[in-house]
Amino acid sequence: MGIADRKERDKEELRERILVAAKSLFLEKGVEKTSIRNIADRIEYSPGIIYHYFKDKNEIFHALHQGGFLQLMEKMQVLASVRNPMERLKAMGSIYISFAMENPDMYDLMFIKEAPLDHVFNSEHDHWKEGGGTFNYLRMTIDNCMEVGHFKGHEPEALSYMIWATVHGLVSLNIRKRCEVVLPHRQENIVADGLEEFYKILDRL
Amino acid sequence: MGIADRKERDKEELRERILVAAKSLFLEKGVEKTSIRNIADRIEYSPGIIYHYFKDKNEIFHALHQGGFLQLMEKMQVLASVRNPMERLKAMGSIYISFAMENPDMYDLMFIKEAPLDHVFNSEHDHWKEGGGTFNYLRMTIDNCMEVGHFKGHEPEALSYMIWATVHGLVSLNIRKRCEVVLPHRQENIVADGLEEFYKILDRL
DNA sequence: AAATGTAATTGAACAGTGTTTAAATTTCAA
DNA sequence: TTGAAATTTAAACACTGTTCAATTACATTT
Repeated sequence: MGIADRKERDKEELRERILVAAKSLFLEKGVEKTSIRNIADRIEYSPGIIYHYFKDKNEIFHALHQGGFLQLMEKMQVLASVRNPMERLKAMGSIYISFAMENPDMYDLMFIKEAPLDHVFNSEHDHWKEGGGTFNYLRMTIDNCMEVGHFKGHEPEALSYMIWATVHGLVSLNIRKRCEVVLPHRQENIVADGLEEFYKILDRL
Repeated sequence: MGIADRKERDKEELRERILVAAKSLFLEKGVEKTSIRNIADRIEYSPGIIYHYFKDKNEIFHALHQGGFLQLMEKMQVLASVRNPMERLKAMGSIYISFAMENPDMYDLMFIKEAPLDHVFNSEHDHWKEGGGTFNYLRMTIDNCMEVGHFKGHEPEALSYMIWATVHGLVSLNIRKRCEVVLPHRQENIVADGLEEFYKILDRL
């Protein structure tokens, strides 16, 4: 059955080539401004071929979207070695933010863009599996913090959401260029500075 | 000069009609999916006419964008009557969030969408005038809070950004449907609940 | 009232888009 | 070598933002 196998691999390889081309184009010029023809040009095939590998443009987006979460989860691995739960929580915030700042377009795809997410969520009623994993890890870390006496009087689910919202807010305002309202000489480091203010607060809870 | 005046008014009226049509279409189906032809259809003119009133589609977006900030600033007026700066800060957060939840598409246009913002910022080098106003008011409120002894050890500019990021994060994750990761029965009120957790924290600072 | 000049408006055209589909080509087992 | 199956293509469809020459409408002047 070696031949069937090779054909399988060839098919898989072309699918991969489409994804690589789509990713670089999406990150280069944005999802909306990347056309199917652009992608086809880059892999030197005709536009039609793409529809044999993906239902539509959204499905390409979705595939890349999933890849982004794998990347983020991988970065999060180091957290296992941080014993103190409060330190772990802060390290998690730093990893989240550095991922976002190092891969702003991918972050955009994962957490800000709206375009094809009906597809992501509604399909398979699996409640946005990729995002759920990281959120649950945050939630567990908050639980651990509470077990050792932090966050007294707080409600863990809503608190987790609030903390996520804070780090997301810090990076997403920056990515979408709403930082121009802060003093010009503070703009360059405003995300890190804002995170530091947040840590000052966490240290008191 | 009555005739020239009337023509002036007519011109202004058609401009307004374009904006009204564009706004309802943008909020109905999104900016990207609204075409110039859609707008022209709704006002019963030919597509070309729109380019006599606006340079391009971005300029229409920009005009609506400005309108949104007027709306928000108007809602903020009541804050003048809140004497206690810490209460004023919290009231500001509540107004911000209720504005966002009541006008999610307008909020999207103002703070989340990226599309035509190069235009908004780069033109006139005026540092995003509309957004700057509300941020400065937040910044002033933080200063007032510090004057009466709150936020000791904090840096006001970065703290203001962090607080804005938190409320923005709360609403923008919700608007872009990233809330499906929280427990299903908590989803409906997660923005309000998250805000409450934030207030619990502010009360201790 | 008729002619003129100007501003408003149109509709066709251009170059692009996502997607579908019939046809052509290639591949490969029998 | 043949014939069927899989792969790939090119053309078409209906859309997009934008431009622009031509037309229409109309206030002003003669």
